[in-house]
Parts: sequence; C-alpha cells; structure tokens
Amino acid sequence: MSAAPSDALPEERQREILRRLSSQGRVVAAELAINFAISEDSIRRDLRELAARGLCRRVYGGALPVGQEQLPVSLRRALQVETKLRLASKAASLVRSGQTLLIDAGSTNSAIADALPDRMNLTIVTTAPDIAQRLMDRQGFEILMIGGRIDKRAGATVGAQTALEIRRVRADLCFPGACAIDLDTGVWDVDSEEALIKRAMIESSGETAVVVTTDKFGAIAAHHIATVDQIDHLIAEHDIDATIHAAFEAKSVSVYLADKDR
Amino acid sequence: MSAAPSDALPEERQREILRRLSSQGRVVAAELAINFAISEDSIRRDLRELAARGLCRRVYGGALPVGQEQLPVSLRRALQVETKLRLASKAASLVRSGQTLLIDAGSTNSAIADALPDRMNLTIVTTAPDIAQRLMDRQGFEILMIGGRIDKRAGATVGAQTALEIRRVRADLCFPGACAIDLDTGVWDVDSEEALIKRAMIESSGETAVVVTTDKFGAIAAHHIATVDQIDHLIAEHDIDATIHAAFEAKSVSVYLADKDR
DNA sequence: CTGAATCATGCACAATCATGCACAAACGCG
DNA sequence: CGCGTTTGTGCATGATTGTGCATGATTCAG
Repeated sequence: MSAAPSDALPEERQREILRRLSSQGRVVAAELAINFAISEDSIRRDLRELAARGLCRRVYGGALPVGQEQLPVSLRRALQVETKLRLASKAASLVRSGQTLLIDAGSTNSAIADALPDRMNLTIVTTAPDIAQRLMDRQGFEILMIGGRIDKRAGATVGAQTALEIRRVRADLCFPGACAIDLDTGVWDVDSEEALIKRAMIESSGETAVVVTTDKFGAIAAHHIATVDQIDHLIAEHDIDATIHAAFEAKSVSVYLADKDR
Repeated sequence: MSAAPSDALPEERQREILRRLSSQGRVVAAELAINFAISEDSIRRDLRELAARGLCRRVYGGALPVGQEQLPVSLRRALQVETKLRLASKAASLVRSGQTLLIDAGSTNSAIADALPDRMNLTIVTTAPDIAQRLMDRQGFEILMIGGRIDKRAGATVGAQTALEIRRVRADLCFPGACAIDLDTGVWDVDSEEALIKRAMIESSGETAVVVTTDKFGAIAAHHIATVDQIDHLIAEHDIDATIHAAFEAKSVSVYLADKDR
C-alpha cells in the first residue's frame, strides 16, 4: 500500500511519520522500525525530535498527533474508525497511476484520500474542503476544489453551481458517499441536494466505486443516487453476506472485501 | 533507466537533478554520484548551489524539493500565534452584521475567521478550504467556497476559474493576505497567481482591509496587489512606527492597532 | 509484585558533510 | 601562439550527524 522505502533519508522518514500520524491518528515505534527497516532506537530518536518540536505527542509504544486529543474508545467504536481505515485502504488499491478521481465528502472518503499513495500523479477533484485540506499537506497530487455553497451537515459544496462545475470535469473513477445500498434499487442518500451532486459525479466519471460499511445494506434513504448497473466497484467489509456478495457480482459489480486486519 | 551521460556538463547535471526532484520527490547524493559517474563532492556542490538558489532543500543524504519543507498547514499555524490572534480580533471588529466577506487564505486570515462573532448573519466567501472547514463547525454563517485548482503553498484555490468565480461575487469587505506593504507602492505578493486572485477579490469588494504583522513593512515582493488608495482599512501591530501610521492616515486609510494584551 | 516491553542515555562506529588545496581543462586576451 | 584567469574536479582533512548496541531505568499488564 503506502510507500515504505527501504532507504529513506532521515528527513523523509520524519515526514512520513507525520503523514501517518495525521492520517492514521497514531504511529507505533516497532511498526515504523520494521517499515523503514531501521532500528527502533532511530525511530525513537525521530519521535523524540518531532515531539520536541511540538509536532507530535510521545506516548509509550509510539506517538500521537498533537492538538486532536484522543477520542474516547467508546466514541471511536461508534464512529467505526478502524473499519473505515480498512475500507479506505482497500478502496485506494483500485486507483491507478495518473488517474483523475472525483471524491465526495464524508468520513470514509476522507480516509480514502488519506490512504491514497504518493507519487502516483493523481488528480483529485473534490467538493469537500476537508479532503482538499488533507491532500494539500502531501506531495504529488493535483487538487481541484469544486466551488459552491457549503452544506455544513455534508461538509461539502452543494447546489447548482457545484453541479455545473462537476459536469465540466471528466474523471476516471469516482467515490460517491452512500447512505444506503440495495441489491435491486441501488444507492440512496438522505439528502436531495447531495444526491443531485452525487449523480453528477457519477455521470462525469468513467467508473464508479461505492464504499460501504455493512450497516448500509438494509438501510433506507429517500433520494436515489444510482442504479446497480451504474456501479462498477463495491468495497465492503469482510463480513457481508456471501449471497449478497455473489448477487452483486452476478450484476457485474466487482466486489472487494476489506482486510480483516491491517 | 533515464539518460545519465557520463560526461554531462555541470549545468545539464543540475537540470537533471531538478527534474528528478520534481518527478521523484527526492534525490540521494550517493545515487546521483553513481548515475553521473562523478564524485559525491561534485554532487554535493551541485546540491549546495541549487539550495542556495532556493531550488531545493538540502538534507542529510541528499535533497528534497522546495515547498516540502513547509510544515502541514495544521502545524504551521502555530507560528506567531499570539500576534495573529490580536490582529485577528481587531480585524473582526470591523465587520458589521449581515455583511458578505471575501476572505483570502493564510494563517492570519484563518485567525480572522475564527475571531468572527456568531449570530451576525455573515456570508463568508473564501478560496481557502481551511477557512471553509473552520467556519463549518460554527452556527450562523453562510459559506461559499470558491472553486479551482489548489495551490498547495498558498493553501487556496488559484487560477483562471477561481478568478472568474470571484468576479461573480459582490462583497462588502475583503481581507486579502499581503506579503509586503509599502507606503508609496501599496501591497505586494511573492506569487503572481495569488496576486491575481487578490486583485480580483479587491475589485469584487466594496471595502478592503489589509492585516499585516510588523515585519511586512520592510519586506519586498515581486507582484503588485493594490495601491494604497485601494485600501480602506489597515490593521497592524501596536508597535508600528508612528510616522508610518500617520502617513497612511494622511492617505485616507483608517489604521487600527491591535491591542497589546488580550 | 513480577516479568516483559519500552525507554533514555552513553558510547563507538559509520556515513555524510564543509573546507582547503592541488591539478587540469577551458577560456580570454594580448 | 603564450600566459594568466576562471571553472570544474577529485582528494585529504577534520567536523558533524546518524546509527546500532549495551546498560540501567521506567512503564505497563496481569
């Protein structure tokens, strides 16, 4: 998945550590040592130095980002953080070098943006300031922000202006967020304006990938986004029903299951 | 892989180094030495020279592209916090209920956005995802995000599309960021594209407020943003020269000094 | 309380670096 | 052509920086 150069310059290493901190919310010294093929001592030195500069917080076993205090575990579970990271990393593996991606707002999509590898010459088009913000800190991305009125609930631009701008773009792959998915009727959203934007995204993209947590199957929402035959890829958790899996495959949707562990 | 003629001229070599920097995101001194069949000393000399010209950043073991040295925006904001907070709160006091504000990117402007009072029915138009993001968490703001290509250094959208969208807006007050300010020539920016955007902002606004730290007064920058008579308000620190203060006032610029303490 | 994991510290060694110097090729100019 | 100058290069030197290991100290889980 992400770059783990066997011979990284010290500076690069620290940069990558910071990146992982902000994208994954934590780093483990032992993992970093293996990843960089270097002794834990050097990793610890890096972490100590970053902490001294106020760029991370040192904790037993690794480090945490500064500022955002750790969420209570109960809240973390409710937000399904781990699950989304797993889905995101699987979703990111669909992306090929040089592609243009259209990325919707949402916490899962933010995670996908974080999971995108550097140095793949990707062009990212997004309606979410959050995603633009995250990718800004990294190299090798061309970022296009779609303008328009901000919908605070969605955390993204919406409305006619936004839809118009999206239609002026041509992307290879898009990741529209979904509130509900159904084998027969397709993908749904709770908000009519957002649904409008998502439909525009799909129409502007060569392929469409839908990333869903298991609770989205069976959920209901009022506004239609896409039919099943408009979906090319479905990324789901490893525990989805085998019959559902097969049924989507039968409708020529490529189904990918997130890894159990990471 | 790529062309690595054993008898490259120094200038050719440096050009190739820059090319690799931008395409690969880094160069390693030892690798370059082998590639060019030349001693590491010469490579180091090249890197030192390029770094002196500001075209790359020298690190232990090699070099990295410029721009990468800047900390993630989330962390950069930590610099000069107190000063900027004081300036920001003074700047925010210029705002009247119901107004439409055009806010540029930059850490000072982010602070201004934070300092804006709730419940004043403000409409905020911005090119900075960061600012959109911050205001999203708060009540009582209508937010308009200006779309376009993202300039990572600036942390904002830039380019023709962005300028076009700005010109479709009419604001009461704008806060363009400034890199340098001079009594005779006005306000300047280091980047030509950003300067273009800022000019558009000013032209789309009834009034213009420039917020500057004291170090901006002696500074120099290449691209003109505005003449002094285009500026309506100047917010500066309390320690600026009294003659400068008076001189701006004489040119009918309202000068506001940030409070010493808060 | 105990054992295992993690940590800071000091130290030795290796890699990388800046600097000065000598030499060679290219260059300008009489 | 001849000769001083400039420029680029490699090498030697000593300084700086990064790294791994050993040693105790500290922290954590059970």
